[in-house]
Amino acid sequence: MVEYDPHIIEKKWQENWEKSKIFEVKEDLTKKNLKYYVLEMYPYPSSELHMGHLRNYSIGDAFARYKRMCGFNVLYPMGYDSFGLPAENAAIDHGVDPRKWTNSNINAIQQQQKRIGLSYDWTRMIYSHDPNYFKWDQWFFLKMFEKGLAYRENSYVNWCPDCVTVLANEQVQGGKCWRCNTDVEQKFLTQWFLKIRVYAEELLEGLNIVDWPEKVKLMQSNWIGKSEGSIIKFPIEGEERTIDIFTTRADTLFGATFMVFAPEHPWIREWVENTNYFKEFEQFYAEVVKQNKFERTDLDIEKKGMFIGKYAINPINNEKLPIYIGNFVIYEYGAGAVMAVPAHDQRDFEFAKEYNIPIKIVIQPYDYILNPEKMTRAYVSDGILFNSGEFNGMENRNAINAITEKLEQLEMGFATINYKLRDWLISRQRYWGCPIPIIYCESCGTVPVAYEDLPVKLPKDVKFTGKGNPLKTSKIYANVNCPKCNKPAKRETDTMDTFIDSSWYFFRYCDPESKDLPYRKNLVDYWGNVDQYIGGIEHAVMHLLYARFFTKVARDLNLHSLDEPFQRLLTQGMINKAHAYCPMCEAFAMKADMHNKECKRCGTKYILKSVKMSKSLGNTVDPISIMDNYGADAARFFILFGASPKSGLEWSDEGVDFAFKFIKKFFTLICEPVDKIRKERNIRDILIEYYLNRTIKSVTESLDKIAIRDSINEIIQFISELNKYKLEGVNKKIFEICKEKIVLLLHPITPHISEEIWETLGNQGFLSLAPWPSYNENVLTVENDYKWKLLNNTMDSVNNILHIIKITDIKELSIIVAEDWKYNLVSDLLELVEIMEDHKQIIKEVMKNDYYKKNSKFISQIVGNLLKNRGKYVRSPLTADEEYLFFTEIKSLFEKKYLCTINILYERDSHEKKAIQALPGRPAIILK
RNA sequence: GCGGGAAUUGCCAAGUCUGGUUAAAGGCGCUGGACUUAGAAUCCAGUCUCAUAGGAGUUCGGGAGUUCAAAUCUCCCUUCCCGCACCA
Repeated sequence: MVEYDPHIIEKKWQENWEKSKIFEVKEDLTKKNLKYYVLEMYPYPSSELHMGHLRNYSIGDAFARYKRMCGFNVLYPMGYDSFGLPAENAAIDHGVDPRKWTNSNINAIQQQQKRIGLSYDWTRMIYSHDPNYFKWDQWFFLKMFEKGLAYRENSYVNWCPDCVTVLANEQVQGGKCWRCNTDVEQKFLTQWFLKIRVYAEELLEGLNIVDWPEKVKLMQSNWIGKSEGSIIKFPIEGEERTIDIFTTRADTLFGATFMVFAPEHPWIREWVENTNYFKEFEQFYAEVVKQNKFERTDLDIEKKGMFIGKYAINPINNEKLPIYIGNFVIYEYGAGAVMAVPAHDQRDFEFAKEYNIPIKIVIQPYDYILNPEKMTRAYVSDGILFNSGEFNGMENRNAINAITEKLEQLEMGFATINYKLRDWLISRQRYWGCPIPIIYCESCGTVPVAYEDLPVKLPKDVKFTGKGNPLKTSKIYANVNCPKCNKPAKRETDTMDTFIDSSWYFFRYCDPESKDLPYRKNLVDYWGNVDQYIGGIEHAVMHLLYARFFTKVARDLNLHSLDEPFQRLLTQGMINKAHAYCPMCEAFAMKADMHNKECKRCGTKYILKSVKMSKSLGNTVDPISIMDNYGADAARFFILFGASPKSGLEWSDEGVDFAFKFIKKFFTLICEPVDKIRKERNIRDILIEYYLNRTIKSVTESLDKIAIRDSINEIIQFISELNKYKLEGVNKKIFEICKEKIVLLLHPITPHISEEIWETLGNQGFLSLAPWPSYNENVLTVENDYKWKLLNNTMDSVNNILHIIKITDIKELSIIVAEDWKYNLVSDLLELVEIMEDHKQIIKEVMKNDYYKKNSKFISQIVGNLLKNRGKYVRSPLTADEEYLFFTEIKSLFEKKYLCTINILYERDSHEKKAIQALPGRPAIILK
């Protein structure tokens, strides 16, 4: 007997696969509809594989293998998002070369990935810091610059003091840096932006054509933040210019009683200079800029403001509106100013109360009258217009359009659409990223690097001090000659956001060696778009939005014909593990305290609570050590069986144990010879064949939905049945078929052991390339299904009775099949119940049949039960004789199991009182 | 505040769309038994309550309803998780 040794088997097959290059794919333009692109999100090459990776790749690989077996030409590549801060921080902290550091990490992670047995086409491997790759980042940038999609602007931007660089809006989450969780500050800087806003509408529309989780679509749609409203022009008293503000509530225009500007608005300083307000303004301004944008917009923060002595004019009624500045108005949003309607907006209401500004009601509720003196909060619901001139009496919803139209006539406003989405800030003040290919010349201005001079490479003569952008320390990098006039000029020293790298990498995989263009159109049009994308939810609005934007820009550059990059998206869940938790402090124990029994602070006993695996808590499990102990197949099996891909996975050591045992058991089942082999084919063979086909069907259906856990569940149950079947003695041919099919079914989950068994079974060629099993619909009959259940139910019943009567030693088991007339009865009753509901009426009807009369008591009982629960009664597909025959066929199973004499009888041949209980599909059972 | 998701028998978790075959799959854990010197492994049985004949009772966060029939449909409530947040 061969022992299952995962290490030998796994190494063997990983080498065989590599040697035979079986996962390397070529586009096959004749099989356009049979291509399938499976992709996991571009990973950052940290040196150590963690559980999240293992999960991500196991899901992707299982699915890719499944699709390959189904006959698809599967593109399944891997590469590394290798630019980014960790390398640079390592350079700062330990003086290592970021390039070397990153390369060695890639090497390390790749070795670890290979141990999992992933079926990647490694010939397509790419990485971001490869000049042949980032050259095309720069190429894209220049194309966008030409089209006016890349521009440079001064503005307040998000600054992470820990990462020492600016961040895009998407990368600030709850006021903190998405990477390091540091509070983000505001800085006024000149930076490069990409005009993602141009595509706002299309980015929103495109969500309708992708198969993504609703949650992710919703998050993107909220982020894009489309709102329909109006631009209203408020003239400034004593000036020509107007302040053009956006509002969704044009219906409340008559209720505006003041305006609020952001303190940073440039007009404010003009207005207050040389006035009495100046001193107070300076003070206020200084205070406000100290707060960051997130503090300012925090709901709990006090709304502060001041009047600045200036007025705007309400264009609809020419009323004078005092202009205030307020900390809660953000300069970058809209016009940096708002019209304030205290009666119908809570924020404005509070501000007006604070500064004694009049409150004017312009919408009255349907069922009562508002009194401005007594209002304690703003009325924000719908109602009828009031105090609004010619619009009085109108429903406020309709008034939005009516008032906007009026403004259009007055040329003081128009309907418009506003998006919350901001342009993408891509400048980063860091070294380890893709250089922005721009040169600043005193006479020629902003000059793009020529295409033939790409790539602009990173210089090596830099110092990593941890202060300022290292690129500025290079003597050769920044000082260049202007490409236009050849005079000395300065190179842009910022690099690009690394999210640029991941915005088009999935196209590069289709043509990783492309020389003249980022990728060739026919190849991307063949492979694209990604059919199944798998990754974490954390990129719902960062990478996934940027990549969609790039896809549309590239399409408009005629690089491909695709509108959306990722057709189907799976966001995998987190991996959690129980960890010490203090219910009093509502906090998890830190790494150092995790082995204590009680909370250090309050002395409360720790309880165990599930939490995301993290290094800081110290509840991580190293996937490599799991693979060392149990092998990659067991690790994969556990991680795929532990939870459905999209839900959180609770790590448990017992779970891995189970996976390992299961695989060993499976190995034994297939490889150990059978004791008893039959030539003839009996009912047991028919049933196992039925169950096999049922299993193939449901596993296939589950895998199509990437319900991998469900498919494994089905496999486990089948293998348990197959084990029983093997012990009972098998029909050789049927057993061979079962073994072959189950190995095929298990292959996407545990590829190594299944390849090994496939070979042991004497098959030629790789299981990895074998066709997915089909199932025989003809075997999946109602009759077989019924028999399968009848067998199992009967055995359950016997067990049940045994359990109750507590007899350990039975001598005789009688299975008594119901009389023929009972089969007719159930079928008659089921018909009757359709047309009448009354117990008496039904009995009366049934008793018309003389034969039934003899058994009136029994029938009355049955009718009662049946009326109580119709669904429990089904018309049997078998006749009494067929059922009798079935039991005689499976008689030996009962003999083996209960080791006693088995009698199969018809009801009429039994003298037992209980025989009357026999029903179709539910024989009477008597134990002695 | 707005929006989304969830709550199932010790734990994890199916089932909910399409009501009935559901006291509710499967796994873990636990209990008993077989095997064994013992343990491990393996196998069998049990695991809501009661029950010496397959029964009965009470269950799927709580409450109300629809139905012959509800974990599943409708309404209300509670709790938890997540996203956005003075969005003009």
